[in-house]
Amino acid sequence: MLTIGTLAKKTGTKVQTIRYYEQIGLMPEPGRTEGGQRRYGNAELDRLSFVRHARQLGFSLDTIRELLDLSDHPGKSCAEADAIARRQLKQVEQRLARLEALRTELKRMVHECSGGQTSDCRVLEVLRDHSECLTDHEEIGA
Amino acid sequence: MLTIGTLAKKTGTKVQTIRYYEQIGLMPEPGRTEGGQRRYGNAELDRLSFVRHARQLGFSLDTIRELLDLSDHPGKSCAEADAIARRQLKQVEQRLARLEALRTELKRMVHECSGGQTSDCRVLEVLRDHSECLTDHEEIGA
DNA sequence: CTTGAACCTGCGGTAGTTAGAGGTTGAGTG
DNA sequence: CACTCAACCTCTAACTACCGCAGGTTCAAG
Repeated sequence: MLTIGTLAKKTGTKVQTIRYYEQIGLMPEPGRTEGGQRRYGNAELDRLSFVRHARQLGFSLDTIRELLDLSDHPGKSCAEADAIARRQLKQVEQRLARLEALRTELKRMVHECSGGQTSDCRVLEVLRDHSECLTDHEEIGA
Repeated sequence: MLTIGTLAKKTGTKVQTIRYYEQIGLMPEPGRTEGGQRRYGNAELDRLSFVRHARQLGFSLDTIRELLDLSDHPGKSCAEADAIARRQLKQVEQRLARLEALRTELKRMVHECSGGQTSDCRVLEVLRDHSECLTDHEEIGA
């Protein structure tokens, strides 16, 4: 039987976060001692490990709920879990593309800084200047 | 003289967001009409463009506040602005590395899903299994 | 002068935690 | 068996960076 603190240490979770997961129904209500303290078993340890691992992969708590639901019903088709993973992969790839663009622009900013006064500073200028960076809301020619 | 709605459109910002920026002191209190509606000039348009552009580059509002402070005092050294940009670049590169690792793992998950039952589903298994993925809180050999 | 789109304030909510106040429990030591 | 005190308990509020709604007012066009 594990205390909440032990469970927290084993999974790299804060104690408060575990209680939060319980509150939103992601973790089950565990057994309690006579004094009212939570006691966990291995099932809960596995479940929380799953949740944390999925969080590290960027899955939202809602998505994790779906995945847990799937693994609670082992007869169901795998296709759904696969679809969720694919969706997640797509999102990750989009974020990657965006971040790569940002890295390029930041590198340019850093390169162009010559160490002078802020009045000539390219870092600030680049941020002020929107023209090199047409964004969604701006129509070309408008 | 621009209304808040026009300013919003020109910068791709929600009206509420502009009011929020004003509330937290990132945007100045603008002039008002007799009836109490906000009216903006080009200075505010520039400032908001700066903010939005920096946000798109992943700068936090606090960091943007620093940058605005720097550009409000053009005598100061450029080094500070440069340092902020470098810090930001570092963070972006860390995020990129993390996301690339995630992509790899997600790709593996998707590849290994054979379309069977959830009981054999690799997607769920990979998420359950922590052993292939040593994390910070786990000491090696502990 | 009338219409109605755009404005106003203020409050509440979102995700995913984290922190703190103020009080109780329980395992280990003497 | 008493004592200690770290770890537990609940509840509330904060955090980031916004978004949305309700209920009421203003302003420019027709």
